[in-house]
Amino acid sequence: MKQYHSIWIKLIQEALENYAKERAIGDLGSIKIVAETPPNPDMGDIAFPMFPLARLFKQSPPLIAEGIQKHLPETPWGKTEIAGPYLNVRLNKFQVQANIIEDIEKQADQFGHTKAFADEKIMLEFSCPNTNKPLHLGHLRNDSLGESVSRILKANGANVQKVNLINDRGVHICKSMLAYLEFGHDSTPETADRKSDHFVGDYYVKFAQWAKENPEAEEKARDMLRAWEKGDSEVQELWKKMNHWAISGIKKTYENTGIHFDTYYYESETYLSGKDEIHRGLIEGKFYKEEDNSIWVDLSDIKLDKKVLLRGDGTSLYITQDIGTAVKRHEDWPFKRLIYVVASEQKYHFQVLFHVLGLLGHDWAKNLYHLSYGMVNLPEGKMKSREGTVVDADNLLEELVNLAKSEINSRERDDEITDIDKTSHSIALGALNYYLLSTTPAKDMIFNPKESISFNGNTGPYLQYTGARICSILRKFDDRKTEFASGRFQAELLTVKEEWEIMKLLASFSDIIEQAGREYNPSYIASYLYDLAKIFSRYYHDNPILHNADANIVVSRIRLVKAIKQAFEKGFYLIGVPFLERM
RNA sequence: GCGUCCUUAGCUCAGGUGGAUAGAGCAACAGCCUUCUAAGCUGUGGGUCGCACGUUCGAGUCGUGCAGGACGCACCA
Repeated sequence: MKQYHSIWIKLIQEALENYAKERAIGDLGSIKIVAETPPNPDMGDIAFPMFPLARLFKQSPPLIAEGIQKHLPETPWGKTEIAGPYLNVRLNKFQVQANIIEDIEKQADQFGHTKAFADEKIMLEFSCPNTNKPLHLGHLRNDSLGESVSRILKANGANVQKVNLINDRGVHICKSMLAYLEFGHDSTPETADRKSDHFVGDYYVKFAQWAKENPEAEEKARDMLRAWEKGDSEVQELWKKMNHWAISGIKKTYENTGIHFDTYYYESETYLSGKDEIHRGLIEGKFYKEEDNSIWVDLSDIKLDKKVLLRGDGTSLYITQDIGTAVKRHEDWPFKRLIYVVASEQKYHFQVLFHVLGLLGHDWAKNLYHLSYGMVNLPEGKMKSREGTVVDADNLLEELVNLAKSEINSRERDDEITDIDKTSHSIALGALNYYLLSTTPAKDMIFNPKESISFNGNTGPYLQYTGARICSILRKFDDRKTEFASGRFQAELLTVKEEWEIMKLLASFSDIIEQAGREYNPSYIASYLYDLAKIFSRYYHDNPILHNADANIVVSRIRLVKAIKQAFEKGFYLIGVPFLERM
């Protein structure tokens, strides 16, 4: 809609200037005309509030509206009318409708794309799992967000590189290794018939139980970490074996949830990097050394405390490694900006990290961004690993798939749906991704499994259902093509109120994609699609598309329906909801 | 104690740059399947937008203070 807004802002601006001249007002100052949308479509398509002009013109807003209206030229773009203190525009529906449909068809699979981030190199880090246990619900929000934001940025013209950092070292990894040595008896995921990351996770759980009765277990884990760092070959062998199990299992989950990465970084390969950077900073006087040789940064100039960057014994910390990794990434692929998708609990860490990178003289540090998202809680409260209330990602997905399957079966649509497994998997993904992405990232959210698997109301499956019905209509149209062969598209035949509402929504699609991109917020796409689905459902409930004697009307409506399908296909993709031809 | 974020209907959430009567879904109740998929559509009820000041012609939206909640403030990651 932006283009139509601009046209009218320009027209109003000129009329305003002429009116000002007439009233002998020389300088309009900083007054800018703003375009808004009236609360009710019956009032018009664009609204211009006159309040801000009242003081300068020493007139009431309705009088100013009248004055401006008199100075407006005739235009093919529509008409104005005064509604109290507002000057409202009613667009020339038929011309605009024809324009919109043509535009959409021309854009084809690029529909809604913008140049907001044209050719900008953006690196996006997300997921970053530990290799001691399988993914849980919290990871799913992270993955969903990361994948969706990357797609949205690409639709805004960016060149995106998706990176993962596997946390494959540390004392927590040693814990599952230790428990495996103690209780594993050389079993494998194959012999135990267990998905390999769950297999590893089982030993992590066993360690916790074991450590409860054997306090020395914790110390043993630290010993093992030291052995690992020294390169002890037995420990390394075991580490490689178990990491392979964990990572291949996790990758299987990515595959099942439609998550992809361009590059994998491994903490075991990056954790030593960053030390040189810290030493350089010390020499350059940016940091200081304590008596025990540890290196610190003073953050009082950004109103934070001081922070240790390197241990006294020279070993690396979380932040040491993150500094090194960021520098290496910029060398590997010189990004314009780097976005970290990480939970809000790490806000402080990123504040420090970005500041320190700036101190080290990296000018790109100002373009680092922490896309922080809130916790995922359950209706019963927080997920707690100790109490076993953590929702496992694979189990949740399986539960959703089974629910979708029984839903399909109960509808007896087996003849329509050839591959029930594939379809129910797509519905499960649609339910999950839509649920996770329709809440603003910054907010904590409550994940209600029952609600997410209910397919009524504002859900992914509802969107998919609407899309599938559109496909069904289009298939039936194709079957009866000869019947409608004489029909021609005429925008003048699209006179139903909902048709115009849908047109305006379609014309706003790129505005929404741009906003979602600029704010790194997929929820705009989710609610846009819901609005579109809702209004379309109402429209075709009341207005037969194929059951119409006038072939021109059928053809015209079909063109509209096809445009809606384009918006759905693109929008669904952007938020990870599979588009289904049948369901 | 200090810092950051959050608070909108019984529940879960929307509410671009301040603007015309604050919106959905779930739950409850009442209608609609000889017609393009009823996973749908329509209607009813439900709100001092945490509280109080302030800025403004105008505040759910901006500012300050207070209350409640979450998360941080490790030589963990």
